[in-house]
Amino acid sequence: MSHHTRSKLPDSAAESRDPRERILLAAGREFAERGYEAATIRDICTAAGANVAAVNYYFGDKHRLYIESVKHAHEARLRQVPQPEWAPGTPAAQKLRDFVGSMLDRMLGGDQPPWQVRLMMRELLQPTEACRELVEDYIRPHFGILLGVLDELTGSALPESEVRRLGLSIIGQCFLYRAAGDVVAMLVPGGENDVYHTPQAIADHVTRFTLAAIGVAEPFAPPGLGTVSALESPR
Amino acid sequence: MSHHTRSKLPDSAAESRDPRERILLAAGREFAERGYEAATIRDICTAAGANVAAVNYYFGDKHRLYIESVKHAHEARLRQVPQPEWAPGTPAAQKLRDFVGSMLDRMLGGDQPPWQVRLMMRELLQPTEACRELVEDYIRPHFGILLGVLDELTGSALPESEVRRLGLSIIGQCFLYRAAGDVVAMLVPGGENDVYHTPQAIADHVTRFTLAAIGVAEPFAPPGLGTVSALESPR
DNA sequence: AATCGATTGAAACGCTTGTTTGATTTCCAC
DNA sequence: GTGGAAATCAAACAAGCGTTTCAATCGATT
Repeated sequence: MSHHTRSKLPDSAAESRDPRERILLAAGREFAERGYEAATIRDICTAAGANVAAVNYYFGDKHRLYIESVKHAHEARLRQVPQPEWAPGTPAAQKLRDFVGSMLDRMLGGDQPPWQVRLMMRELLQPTEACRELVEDYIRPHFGILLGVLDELTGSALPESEVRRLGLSIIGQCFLYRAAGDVVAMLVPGGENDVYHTPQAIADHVTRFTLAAIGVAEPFAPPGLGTVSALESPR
Repeated sequence: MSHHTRSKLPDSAAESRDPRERILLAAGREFAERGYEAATIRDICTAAGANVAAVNYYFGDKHRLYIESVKHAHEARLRQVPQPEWAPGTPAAQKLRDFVGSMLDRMLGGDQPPWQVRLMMRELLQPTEACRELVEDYIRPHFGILLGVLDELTGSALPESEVRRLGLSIIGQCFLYRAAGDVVAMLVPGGENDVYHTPQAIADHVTRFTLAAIGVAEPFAPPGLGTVSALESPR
């Protein structure tokens, strides 16, 4: 019997038997897609195969459901995307490329854009209570790793505030493609977006751009233009 | 009499006598602050000193009011922030610094963060119908100017697709501070944000970072680390 | 002053929302 | 089995939403 009752449950591979979990999942998807205000409890419960009263029974109200769903998505995401680890002796430039690549994979989602990222992105862009926790548990550790790589890359010659700005420059470059991807696609001629703006291609560009700025890779433009002090000369 | 009726109108200096204009303004502010779903017609009309029926009278429904308010904010913003123009002979590096500086001033808003930018940002992050127009009239021309500067800066040696990626790298760096400014502030130690992340300081950093990557300014790290080909050598 | 379209106003409409109710079913220890 | 708590359900609740109505008012033209 337990065999039979189990076999009818995996409707959609990820669905849980626990209704609380099912609601949390459906809520995450709905909040990610439509935003807090536009997502309705009825839609969420329909998607979760639960009664509308279940939300109040398990979570109290809509707002607490939202907070819980953000945490839940964030924990699930943490579980499936482990922190990058490198064998000792790995060149710093390689670490940077790995870091940027995995960040972009996580953001743009390899095959399909994961709704968890969309949900977290909403929190970053318009923080609520769940944001601080998200930053401390998820963003800051990753950011710390990036700063470590950059410090290594620059031979620890830069003050921390400057290393931090370098890190933000890197994140910003990647962030644009995730947060404003539709606009980016509008700005490039049709078709080129698919070729030049894949996660790998972007990662290559961002890494090369950063390494060149730091000075451990060749600059983009052929040298010899002699405009190093151009900023000072007013004409 | 006309004197008396006029004198009571300038409640808030920017308020117009035209109710259509007043509603457009209040709607923009409300939509920018709360988002489309959370903003209510009643609040908008109260703020505009108009009746709720006025929205339907002038705009038909909420959705068309939103579209119109986005366009209105965008046009107002275009009027007060003219395209940068340079005297012939201005060094390209100077143009870049000017461009980045004015973009950041526009985004982060000099004295106070303008609600128009917030409204446009919402459109970029989650495009609706108003977005295409916004991109064509506002974003693309500015982007074109940036590409021109970059092309000049690199001596026209790079293919257009690569120049475009350089441009996106610059925009991305600035974009982060506007779109995820709250999170950035959380990531830096208290107080440092006010010092290191002013529009001017960011503009200086982004410009220096970009010029270094292109190769017309000194790189960040002192040379001599000998890691130019670090990517290839696994040690 | 009278007229008529344009504009404004207060009130209500129908609908959807989040939330609650109270009865019903399920589950499990005894 | 049986009792009793836990969980589920259909139904209804009050409140808020966008929208509509229609009478009152304004303002320019005749």
